[in-house]
Amino acid sequence: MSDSPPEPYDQFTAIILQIFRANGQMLSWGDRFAAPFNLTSARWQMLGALAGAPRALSAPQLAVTMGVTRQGAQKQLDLLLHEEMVEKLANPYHKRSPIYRLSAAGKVLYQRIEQEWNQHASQMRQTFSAEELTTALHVLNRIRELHLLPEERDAP
Amino acid sequence: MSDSPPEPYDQFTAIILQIFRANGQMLSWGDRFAAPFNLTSARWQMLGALAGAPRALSAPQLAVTMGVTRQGAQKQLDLLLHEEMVEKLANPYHKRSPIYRLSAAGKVLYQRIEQEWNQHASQMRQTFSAEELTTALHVLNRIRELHLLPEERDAP
DNA sequence: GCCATATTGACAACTAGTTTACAAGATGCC
DNA sequence: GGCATCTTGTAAACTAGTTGTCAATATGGC
Repeated sequence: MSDSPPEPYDQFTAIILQIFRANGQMLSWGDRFAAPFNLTSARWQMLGALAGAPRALSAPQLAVTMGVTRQGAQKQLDLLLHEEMVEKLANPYHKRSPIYRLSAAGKVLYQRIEQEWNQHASQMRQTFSAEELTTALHVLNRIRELHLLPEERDAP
Repeated sequence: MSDSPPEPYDQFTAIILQIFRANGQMLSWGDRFAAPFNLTSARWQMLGALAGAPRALSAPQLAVTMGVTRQGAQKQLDLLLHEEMVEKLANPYHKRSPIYRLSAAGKVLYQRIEQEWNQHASQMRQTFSAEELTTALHVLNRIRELHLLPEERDAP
């Protein structure tokens, strides 16, 4: 709405701008979606990282899998710890660095929101053809790879 | 890297996650790209909104075109004012609400970064077919429309 | 085993954005 | 013209993330 660009943007630039807009939209939508579960988009994402981990992980390990800094991951972990959705365990391999996993309550909560999300996702999926989804996924992934910072680039 | 999801995500969920990742990547990349111009991604975006406006606009008007709150837009305007990239003018139609436009220095700066971006964009564009770009753009736009919040939804 | 180097936790300051609140100005309706 | 309502500027508190710093702890080469 109100986006009549003065010069016609090239398609690549248009996609980048749409990524920014879609990101903002999905975060706002996600905050609403997660609110009845007493979650925000950020805490939901951390729950997902914990739920998807094959074993309890340290804060820096979780940060890497989520693509954020260890300090950022730690903040969300501390919030979830305080709400007892996550438990902190001694790390047998590292005295200073505890490992984290979902608590029983955290598992229940994540399953509930995950189930509701899956219902939504399967509705959304029907809006698109498989080819469209595959192409969009490829383009997004390629754009990300093409914009890795020098220090992130070793096995792109 | 290290993204072997335990359960195979459906393609729709995968796209949403890729949008988050691509967004973060483009913001980091954009901060690097804009740094030699003494800009950040956020101030660059505001320069773009000012450059694209048909006339000087008030802070709330700029906020609407950028999809942020008026307070958020005001913060970036204040920073750009302080660096004299933007000028504040009296609004003939509204005594309390000044209007903003690029200063001469701001125009020069924006042209410089815009030119360098266009060079980059035309390189990137060659990585994809026109069909891929069109499809990706369509999917992103449709995802955004499908996730408008109730109060944003009147003429989707 | 020692020591240089890398990781980690804790904390502070910062960017970018949001929500909430309030007072001052505009606007529209009657 | 007066008055209720909306818009705007300004400020503070908050979310979510970043960078930078420091001391403590691991780790690896020798």
